[in-house]
Amino acid sequence: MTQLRRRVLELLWASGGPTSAYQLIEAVKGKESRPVGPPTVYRALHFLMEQGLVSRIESLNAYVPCVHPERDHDCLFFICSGCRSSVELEDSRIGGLLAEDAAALGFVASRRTVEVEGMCARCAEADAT
Amino acid sequence: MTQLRRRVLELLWASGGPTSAYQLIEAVKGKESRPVGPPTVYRALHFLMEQGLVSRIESLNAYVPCVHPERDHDCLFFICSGCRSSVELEDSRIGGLLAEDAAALGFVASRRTVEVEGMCARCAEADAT
DNA sequence: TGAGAAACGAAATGTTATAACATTTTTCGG
DNA sequence: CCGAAAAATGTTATAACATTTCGTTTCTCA
Repeated sequence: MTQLRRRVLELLWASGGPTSAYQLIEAVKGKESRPVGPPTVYRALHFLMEQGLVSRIESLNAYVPCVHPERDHDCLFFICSGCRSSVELEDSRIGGLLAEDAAALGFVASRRTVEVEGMCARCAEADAT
Repeated sequence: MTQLRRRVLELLWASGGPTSAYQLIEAVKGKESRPVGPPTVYRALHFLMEQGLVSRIESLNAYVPCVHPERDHDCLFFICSGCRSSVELEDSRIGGLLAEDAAALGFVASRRTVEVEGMCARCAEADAT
C-alpha cells in the first residue's frame, strides 16, 4: 500500500458514492498540486480491486470502496437512479445458484457481476409524492 | 421496426457473439456503402433493447441478441474470457432472491445485470492441456 | 394534402480506458 | 553502504465507447 493508492482509497471512502475514475483523477490533482494522468489512477484502482478493497460497478463505470474487505466477497449492488447511491449486499445464496448454473454448463467462473438498478426507499417515496 | 434497426439486429444474429457498437457501425457501413455515425447505431441499439430483442453486456461494453425475446426476460450471462463467447441463461430463482433482497431494503428494482466471467467448458479444457 | 411526430444524417464533443515508453523509488543480497 | 533487479509512478498519445446538438427526411393520419 503506497501513498498514492491510499489516497485514492481515502478519496473513495470520502466520496460517499460510486465515483468515476476521472472524478478521482481530478480529486488527486486537487490534493496534490501536480498533474496526475489517467494511468496513474487506473493502476491504483486495479491494485485496490485485486486486494478486494474496491469494487467496480459495471453499469455505472464507477468505483466504490468495499464494505467488508476482510471477507472473501461476492457482492451485489443496488444502485439508485434517483440519488446515484449504491448499497452493497452479500447474499451467498445467489453465489450458490450461479455456481450451480455454471456447473451445469461446465463453466469455470472467476468473477461475478450482480447489479440491480432502481430506486432506493427514500427516492421511491419522494418520487411517489 | 425500420430497415436500419432490422439490419442492426441481423448483424447481431450473424455475428455469433458479443459485438461492440463500433463493430456494428463498421458492419453497417460495409453493407450500405455510405457513412453511418455512432448515434445512428446507438439509437437502433437502444430501440432494440427496449423491445427486449437485444441485451447489453455491461462488463464487455458489447451487445448480444436475446435468445428468447418472447418471454419477459431476466437473464444471466456466462462470458468466456477464452473465446469471448457468451451464453444466456434464465434462472428465475435468482430473480426471486434479488427481489427478496430488494424488498428487504425497500428498493424498487427496474433492471438487473447478472454476469459471470470465466472459461467455458471448451476453453477450460484447452487451457488445462 | 398538410401538420406533427418519429426516425435518421452529420459533425462535434464528451467520457472512459489503455498502450508504450521513460523515470523514480523501493527492496534486498552481497 | 552499494548496486542490480523489481515495483511503482510519470508522461504522452491514442484507443474505445457514448452522447449532444441540430438540421433534414420520412412516416402517419386526420
